Amino acid sequence: MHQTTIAMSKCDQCIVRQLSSLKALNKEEVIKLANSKTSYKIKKGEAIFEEGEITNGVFCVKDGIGKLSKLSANGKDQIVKLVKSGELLGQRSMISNEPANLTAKAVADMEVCFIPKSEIINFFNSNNQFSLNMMQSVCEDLKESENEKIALVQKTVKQRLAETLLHLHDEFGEDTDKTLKVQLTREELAGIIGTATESCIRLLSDFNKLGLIELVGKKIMLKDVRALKKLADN
Amino acid sequence: MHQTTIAMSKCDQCIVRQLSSLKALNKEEVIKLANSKTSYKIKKGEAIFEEGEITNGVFCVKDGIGKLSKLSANGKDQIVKLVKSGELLGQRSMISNEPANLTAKAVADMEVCFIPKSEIINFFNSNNQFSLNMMQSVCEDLKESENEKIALVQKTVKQRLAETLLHLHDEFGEDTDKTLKVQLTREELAGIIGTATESCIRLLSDFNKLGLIELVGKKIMLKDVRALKKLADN
DNA sequence: AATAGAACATGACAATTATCATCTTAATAA
DNA sequence: TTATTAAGATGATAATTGTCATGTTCTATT
Repeated sequence: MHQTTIAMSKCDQCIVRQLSSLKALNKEEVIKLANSKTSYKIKKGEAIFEEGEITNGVFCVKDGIGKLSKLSANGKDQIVKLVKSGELLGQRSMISNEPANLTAKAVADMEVCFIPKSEIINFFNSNNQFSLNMMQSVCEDLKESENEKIALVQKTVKQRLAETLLHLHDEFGEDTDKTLKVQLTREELAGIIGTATESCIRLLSDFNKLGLIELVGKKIMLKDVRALKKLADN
Repeated sequence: MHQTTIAMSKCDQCIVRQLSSLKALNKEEVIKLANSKTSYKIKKGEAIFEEGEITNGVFCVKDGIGKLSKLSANGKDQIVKLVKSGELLGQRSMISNEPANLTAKAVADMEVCFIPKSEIINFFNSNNQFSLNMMQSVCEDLKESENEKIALVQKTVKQRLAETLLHLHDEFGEDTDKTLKVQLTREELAGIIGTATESCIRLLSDFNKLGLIELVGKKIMLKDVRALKKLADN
């Protein structure tokens, strides 16, 4: 009994509960959630689930940053989406009743909770707002994916890099030293914009020389946001 | 009363009702649907809705073929998705409560029905299976979009053309003369695979010389499906 | 501190793809 | 039917991007 109360209060105050579809859950449902969830810690580089795996539930990202990606035949890892604290992972596969289409790995140490599918289905059936929230979340992903698809074709690698840097800045913010908070390797960054690692490095180097960014070791500081925006949009 | 019966039977037997999320509707709901829908005919080249428009409902594609696309700054039209008879259009914008992100135009003469948002919301609230169906349909779109995004980066234009031809063949079938049923201009085909029209034409010409396809006027006949598959996957 | 391995960086070059120009053929309107 | 325009086709060329090779700088581990 005491246990339940603690678990509930934990889920109740959790950032995922505040930001994701789960915000529609009522107190009673949150208690059920707290009792059925499992927590995990995932270290940088480790996988949460791999392409083809049957996940049978969703993962809540409590802390850290993850990437959803797909390995190509030539060994390159195309990153489809980054997820941060407050977001859900694996919704699509669960809803479609399919094995995961993408691999989820930690880009920075993560804390996640697993909610079994049966629980989610119960929420679907009993809570209309929850269904609607989740539907909207998938719709949001769809819109983003479509727009990125278009950008991938209509913009040059240079434009996409500028765009991605701005996006990372917007979404994840900056450290105290003004550099981007998400620390991706050049290879990962290349995997987001869809280019060769060397091309990515070269362009970063160009941006640096042009004063658009500053390279502080492996970290990246945006120096001229306005110019980056202009470059991305042009 | 007689009117209602006719309308109902029309919606009841409609292909959209059989293939889309609407299949979850019961008789009573189909009657309501039939009373609230409006039918349109759209000629090849005309728009159903344009990017930025508030649609306030979904369109059912009864007949014909449509394209969802976005115009780029340099005047090129990137095609995101083709829709055919039996599918719904504009679900995402409606669910997200946003203006259309893409423009929908007829590639071949179309017949569509418009279902107002209020009606869909009613179905959402009263029919759980309908919600689930629609969610799965959006999920399906998301998966496809993500996979296409990956293909766009990881495959060459040649591979993407082969893949797209096979896809068009699978999805739309062939005419009596064995050519592809969807008749797209070279420009539209280029807009799907995300390349310049000239590049698309050149590759079609190459495929023709290699015996992979045959160009019958403006129409395309697949001659060596196996080789096309190999090319697309390689 | 020494060493190994990963990540980063850059040059040289090749391959892919876009752009511009021109021409032919097909479709459409006067 | 003829004129006009759109669609298709192809060459020449330039720009973009990828690949391979090589070197440097980090980082972690012993």
